[in-house]
Amino acid sequence: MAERAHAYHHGDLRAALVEEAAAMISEGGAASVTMRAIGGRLGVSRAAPYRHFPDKTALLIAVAVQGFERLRGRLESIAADSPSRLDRLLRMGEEYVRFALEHPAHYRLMWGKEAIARQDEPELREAAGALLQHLVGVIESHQTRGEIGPGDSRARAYVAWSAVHGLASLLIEGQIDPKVDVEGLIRQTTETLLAGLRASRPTT
Amino acid sequence: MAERAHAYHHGDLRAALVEEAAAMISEGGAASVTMRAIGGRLGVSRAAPYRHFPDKTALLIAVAVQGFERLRGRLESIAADSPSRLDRLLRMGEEYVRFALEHPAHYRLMWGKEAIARQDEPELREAAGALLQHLVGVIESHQTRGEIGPGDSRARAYVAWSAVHGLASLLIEGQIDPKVDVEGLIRQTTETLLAGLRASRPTT
DNA sequence: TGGAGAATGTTGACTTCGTCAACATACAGC
DNA sequence: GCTGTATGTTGACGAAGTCAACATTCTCCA
Repeated sequence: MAERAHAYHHGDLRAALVEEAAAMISEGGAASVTMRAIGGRLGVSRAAPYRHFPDKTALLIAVAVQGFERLRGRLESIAADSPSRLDRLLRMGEEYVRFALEHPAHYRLMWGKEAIARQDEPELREAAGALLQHLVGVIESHQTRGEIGPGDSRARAYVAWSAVHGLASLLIEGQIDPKVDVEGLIRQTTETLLAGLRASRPTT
Repeated sequence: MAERAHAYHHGDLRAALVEEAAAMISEGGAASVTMRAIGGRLGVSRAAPYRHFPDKTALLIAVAVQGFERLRGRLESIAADSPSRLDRLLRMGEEYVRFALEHPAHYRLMWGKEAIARQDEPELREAAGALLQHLVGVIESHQTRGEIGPGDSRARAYVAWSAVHGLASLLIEGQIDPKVDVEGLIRQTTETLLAGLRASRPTT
């Protein structure tokens, strides 16, 4: 039984807690996640999670970090699969929004300083930073090819991120009329963004 | 004393509750708003708010609605002040982000289904809808002048809203490197958006 | 190999908070 | 002035986060 690094009473309860919390968030929203309920689901007591996380916030942060990592994973595989042409930026944008639509409560938590309420968790900062870095890299590669105008690549990445995050947020918060063609709106958003980026103002 | 419609014990406690809640949110975040604390600040008991709001969520919704109304007010005066040229869209975008930066906790609450947790409050929907409608009107006026390509004006409004909301969200959640020139980033975002809108793809 | 000490989990209790019910009081209008 | 309603207060309850004391199980070395 030397397989798992820590196979004490439960067997990697820490990882199970993150998984279970993520599942509960998906099922019943962040409000349904209580330390007591999460323990109950895993067959441990209410205080057991405190052996692995200092408090509930720390657990939620771990869930949020996991979300950023999964999202980045999806974007990276899109970037790798797609031909290295400009349209992979469109695909990445669409995939980003799709992720948010598939996991609305989880995505919300990733951004929910409200629920998380902790000044600048380094782990979270890092996970989101890695996502941004990937985007910066893709943008730079297109700048090299001259498909996107030159200039501060990070600033352009922020602009792109704003567009897709904003749309994702509007969608999952129910601000978009349900009668609207969502797929079309996603495409229009990414295309508008790309058109703007190509215009390549040398501003800033 | 026939001035106020309801000047009973306190004198329009309802309005005072909304004001005080908004102030507390600005000062200490939404987490600092408790029914007990809010009552204490106003010199009433913890249960007094329940004579005016069925529960805490209803009070928070009122605060969020007030936020949307104030934001819309600011955008409308920009639209009115600015020359009816295309650049008023830029100014509106900048004003939008500025509002969020000035009242981060309040803005967060306006979007926080997490904190609000109530399926489709009609009041909130309506307040946000009025904001959108104003934006749609401005966009249509520019389409009439041919400054923005024709097509579904509401879809274009969603795209514009996504861009500014996304940037505001990134900024207030601390996802933007503090070393970045914020004003420049705001301008670049609105300009990129406008450039994209002018490209006027007849898509969708 | 057997026990010491750390890692992990449990139980009881405390505190804060939202909320309701029962009670108290002030206002409007007849 | 009296009645009823609008408004506000107090006491209490349950849910939830969290800590301390205790219990159990694992690791590892003498």
